[in-house]
Amino acid sequence: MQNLLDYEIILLPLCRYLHANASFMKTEMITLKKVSLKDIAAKAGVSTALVSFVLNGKGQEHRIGEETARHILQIAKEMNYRPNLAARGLRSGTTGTLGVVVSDISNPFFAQIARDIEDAADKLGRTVFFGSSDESAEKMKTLISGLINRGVDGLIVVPCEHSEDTIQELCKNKIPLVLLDRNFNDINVSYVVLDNFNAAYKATRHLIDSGYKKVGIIAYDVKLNHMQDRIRGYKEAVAEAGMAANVLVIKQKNFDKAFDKAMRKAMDDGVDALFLPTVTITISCLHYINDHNIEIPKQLGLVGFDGGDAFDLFSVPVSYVSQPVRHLSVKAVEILIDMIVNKNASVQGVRIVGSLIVRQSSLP
Amino acid sequence: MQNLLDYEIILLPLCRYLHANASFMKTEMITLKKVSLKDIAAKAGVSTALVSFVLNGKGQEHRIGEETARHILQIAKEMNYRPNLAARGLRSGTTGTLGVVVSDISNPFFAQIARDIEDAADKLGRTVFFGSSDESAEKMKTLISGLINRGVDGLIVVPCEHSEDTIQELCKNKIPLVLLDRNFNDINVSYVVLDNFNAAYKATRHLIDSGYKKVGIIAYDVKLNHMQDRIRGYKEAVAEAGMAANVLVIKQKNFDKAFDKAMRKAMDDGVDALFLPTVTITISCLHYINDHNIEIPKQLGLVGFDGGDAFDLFSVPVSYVSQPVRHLSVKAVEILIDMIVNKNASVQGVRIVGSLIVRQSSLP
DNA sequence: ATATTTTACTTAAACGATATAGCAAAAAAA
DNA sequence: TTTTTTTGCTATATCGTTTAAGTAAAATAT
Repeated sequence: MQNLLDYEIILLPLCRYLHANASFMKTEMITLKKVSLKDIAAKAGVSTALVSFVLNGKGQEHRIGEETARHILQIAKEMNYRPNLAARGLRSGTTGTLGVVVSDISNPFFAQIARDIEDAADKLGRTVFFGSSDESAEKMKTLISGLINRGVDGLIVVPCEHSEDTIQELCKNKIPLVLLDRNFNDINVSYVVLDNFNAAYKATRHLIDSGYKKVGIIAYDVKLNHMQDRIRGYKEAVAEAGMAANVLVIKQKNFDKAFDKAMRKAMDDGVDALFLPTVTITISCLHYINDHNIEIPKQLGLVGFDGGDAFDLFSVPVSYVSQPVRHLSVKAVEILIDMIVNKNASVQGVRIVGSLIVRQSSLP
Repeated sequence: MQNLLDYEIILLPLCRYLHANASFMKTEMITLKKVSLKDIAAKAGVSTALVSFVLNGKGQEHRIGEETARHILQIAKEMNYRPNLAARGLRSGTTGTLGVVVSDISNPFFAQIARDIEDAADKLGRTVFFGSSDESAEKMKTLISGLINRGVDGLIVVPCEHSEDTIQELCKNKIPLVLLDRNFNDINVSYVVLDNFNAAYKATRHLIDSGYKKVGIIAYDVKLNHMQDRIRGYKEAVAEAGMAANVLVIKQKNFDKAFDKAMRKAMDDGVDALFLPTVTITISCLHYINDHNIEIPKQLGLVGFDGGDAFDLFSVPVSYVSQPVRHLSVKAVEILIDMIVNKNASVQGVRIVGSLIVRQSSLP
């Protein structure tokens, strides 16, 4: 391992606390792995089966003596027993974990989703494995494969472009799966997405209603349907108003340059309002606006996506489409767990309506 | 489960693709759990031990015939074998997973840390379990306990206030552990933190050098040493300049109200520059500034923390202390894995120097 | 008094991998 | 030829659970 870093290592003195209060402990202990069912069984003078039953609350069901049950429970508590979940998973075939693959967990939008999924899963007694695919189908497949090897009970996936095969395969193998944020029309799989068409329509329509005469959109050049739906929604609105569409697409790689070019073109073409269908694009646009002293909302009207501190704190507060992130996440978890628990739950597609937050950036 | 959500459920038609191309498959398959060592052994006509050896690259070591090894390898590939990592973990006592507990993964700072840890761990062949503690010692303990039950090989923890006991206990139980972002001076445990004292000193000193006469700080009312060190650094700088310290502390709960009060007091007291030692505090401050039409940098000088789009896009670009997040994360992973691999690696404390990004907000 | 049922537990086989100890056959050494 | 060594593999215990199947003793029924 290289050390490219600018730091200083400080070796601490041998610990004066290490065995300080070894003999007493306040609350429940956290132990590495020691105590097993066998240990409890030994101490209680019963079989491991009994212990397992009692500890899983199947005492009644298996007609275990009340006295014995109490005894076992007490010993388990005393010894601070913690089940080895790997072993349980191995035996029972279900681990209580969910796998979540997003594009990039450092992206605030997905970070929020991750958090909401974490909470929702926790409420339903599951824990979550996260992974970032970086919009690479290959990486996504590797991640999913790893998650499955780790025995997750199901997956929530934000699919990237060209990942249809992987998704198909998961379906074919009956792995509980919910797509999030984006879905594939041709694959029969559960999904939870924003009503992107509607959101984009509303956003564009709002710009038009505000009096802008030439509304454009700067979108990613991807076939993923969330982006296509946003473009469709935009087109629908401009068409309805009898305007020409101004769709500027940019590739994700070499983003900065591509964005700059698109933006310049928009300005040259006399576009007087822009719908920006992702946070990243919106943020880039705000930078461009600052750098080129474009006047918002007079010279250029703006509706962005997803929101964030930067939107609120920009010199002119930015209007945006707000996704109900929490609802999307909760719904995805609910559907997934339903599929896991209820083996033959039906495939569900959920489309949640977003809201338009209107600020000054779109009110000339 | 309640459905408080605004959505419509769309039931998809039964899948026309479900068995579409069941007979051929392009790339490697993702299978739920089917193929085991035993299956391969059976097909190859050898024992499971052989298969295990070969697949783990211990062929030479165990003098396995080249021919046989090749054969096994090929069958494994054909059957698309994927090891059950739970089983391996159970048997070998090591799972190749790391547990990471941060305050809140939806916080951009920690989201970035999560991402960097994920990448670093991946490079070193491990995967990561994340959890958010919400700055609650109780929740942190529960999370850690769960992670240990899941068999993580080690932990990276952003400890919260009052979590000393839990950390002590982990040490006592020899669980590989690295604290991140914050550490406890009295506990002999590895840590990777920013040189907070230095960073705060630099930031404050910069404000003083810029000519501000009454520099204040708005900090959280927590005993955690990252915050205390930031306050100390601030105090050192003002003291050195012969100025009085203006430390305004706020509780984390009821944050908005508390912040407002602190901010008002600062302005009333004639503070002409502020050092804001976290992102959250900085963002709140920017909101306050907008709401109260405070002139930056003339009326009030500003140095924030951690950066972000909002800092760049604010009407006056905001100066800030930049943490080398990537380096912090990578270092934490390196140290942790070193502790895991090299059982008696020594405890290391690493303090990385941050840099001051100067913008207009601190140049009157 | 014997048969049946109920109660309260135990045995032991999995789950899928790893790893130690051991065994036969072939090759080399004596 | 016999002994030793090497080569190439197998058998099996084990990790910590769960769970089906079984059993022995006590209680109830006949």
